[in-house]
Amino acid sequence: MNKQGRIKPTQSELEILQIIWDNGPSTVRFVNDKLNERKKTGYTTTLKLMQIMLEKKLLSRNEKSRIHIYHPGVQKEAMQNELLDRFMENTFSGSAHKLVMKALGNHKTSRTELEEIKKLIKELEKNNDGAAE
Amino acid sequence: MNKQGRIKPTQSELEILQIIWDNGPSTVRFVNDKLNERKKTGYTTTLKLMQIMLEKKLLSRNEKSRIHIYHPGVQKEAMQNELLDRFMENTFSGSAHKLVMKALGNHKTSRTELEEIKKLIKELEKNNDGAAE
DNA sequence: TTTGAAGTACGAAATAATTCGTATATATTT
DNA sequence: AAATATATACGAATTATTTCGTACTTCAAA
Repeated sequence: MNKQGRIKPTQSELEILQIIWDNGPSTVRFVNDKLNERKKTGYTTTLKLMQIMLEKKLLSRNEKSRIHIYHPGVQKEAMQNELLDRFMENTFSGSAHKLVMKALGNHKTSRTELEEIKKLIKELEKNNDGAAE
Repeated sequence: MNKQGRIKPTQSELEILQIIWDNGPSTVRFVNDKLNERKKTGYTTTLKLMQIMLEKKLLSRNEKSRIHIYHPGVQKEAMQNELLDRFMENTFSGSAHKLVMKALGNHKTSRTELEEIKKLIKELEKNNDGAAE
């Protein structure tokens, strides 16, 4: 029933997840160093956060060695989808359309990326023939 | 310098803003009733929240009558843009493209809406001729 | 084999956000 | 005019989140 979600990471927790998603299984030291590239954070602060995330199953860890290795406890894709849903609901009253219009309007998106989006739209139009108006 | 932003509404504050943006200037009573359509919330809780938002200039109010009328203190569009930026940064490492792909992929978007998006993309491609790849 | 550097555990302080009780004022109803 | 209903103000309790100090352990170097 828990699909894997329902646990919403806090802002700080999300930052840690990003680091582990993008760099693979990591030590507290590594995560803390990464964090410190952007903002001063004490080692034990990061440690504590990661321990809490462990309880929440946002992370898992390998304790074979004295130095623990933390793994993501949730899939990046799945979590992004959940967060996107929530954000879309909260901020754009659930309208993907409004969100997309703003996202594209306000930000430089490359040629290639626009092509990809067009391709996706074609797909949607195909698979979605007599759908909602 | 403050463009009008920099004040990030909390989750609860955003819910209140949505109600006032969408329904126009409102009383605490009205806002509280609206909130209660979705979740039980005490009257004084809503009141307090709105008073805090007043301090933060997220709302303004007309006190001519005993019953105060609260107005938005920030523009919906501007705030949505700010929140979108922040969200995109936090959750999609700043990539509008990834966000859009997911938003379109996961949600039913109507024909008409897709048309609008296509139109926007055409515009972007026009105005953006030799830009970033 | 001592010293110190690098880890983990964990309680608890500091902050932020939310919720609510109580006092008080003003209308409205009876 | 009393009683009742509806407002605002605001302190303070509660809950959530973040930060950090301290104790203890293990490994490595001197």
